[in-house]
Amino acid sequence: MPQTSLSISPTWLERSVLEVAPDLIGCTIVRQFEDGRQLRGLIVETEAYQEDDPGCHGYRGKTTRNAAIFGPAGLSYVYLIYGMYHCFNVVTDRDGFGSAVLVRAVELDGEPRRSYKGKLAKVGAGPGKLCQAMEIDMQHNHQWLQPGAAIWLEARSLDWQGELVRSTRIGLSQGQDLPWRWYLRGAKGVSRL
DNA sequence: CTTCCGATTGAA
DNA sequence: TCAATCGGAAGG
Repeated sequence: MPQTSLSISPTWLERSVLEVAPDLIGCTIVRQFEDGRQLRGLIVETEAYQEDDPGCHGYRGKTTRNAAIFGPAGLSYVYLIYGMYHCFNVVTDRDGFGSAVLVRAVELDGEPRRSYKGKLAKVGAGPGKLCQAMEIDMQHNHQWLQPGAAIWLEARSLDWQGELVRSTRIGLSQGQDLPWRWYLRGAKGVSRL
């Protein structure tokens, strides 16, 4: 019997965010629309955040906004940044411990309905642009990432291979020296090298 | 209540 | 280098 489901389980995500963040490179975000349309994005860039890190939204404890990252692994965490862009995260580690992987870039397999000003080349390259292209917003916050939902994750294909590059995170005013960003070497859609 | 500011982006 | 744009969080 061939493997029929590549979907990523909460158990697989129930590890340190520092392990999961690099492991998610090469995996796929599946965006399922109600009309049956589907968008798939290969994850090529991620960052790790956890509550003991000053760059993390959960650093000063649980609030209404960041509640999702304190929940169990397998939930989504979506937030609005600069009043105009959304960022998509995957909650990791044990329930009660604040941690999540920020997905910073994907390479889409199809054409998004909302191309970014017609520039398809850079669609999905950057956390804000990723959410624009995949039509992810606040209604997708604090949701289970499982097949049948609007968004879920699929594991790397069995023959996947790629080299990861590790570096510091982008856009932070605190915790900017921690090497908690990973991207796929040679990937077209990485937001920054 | 008022003020501050961000895990961004692209134009100047 | 800088403005757009706005809701959450912090401070008075």
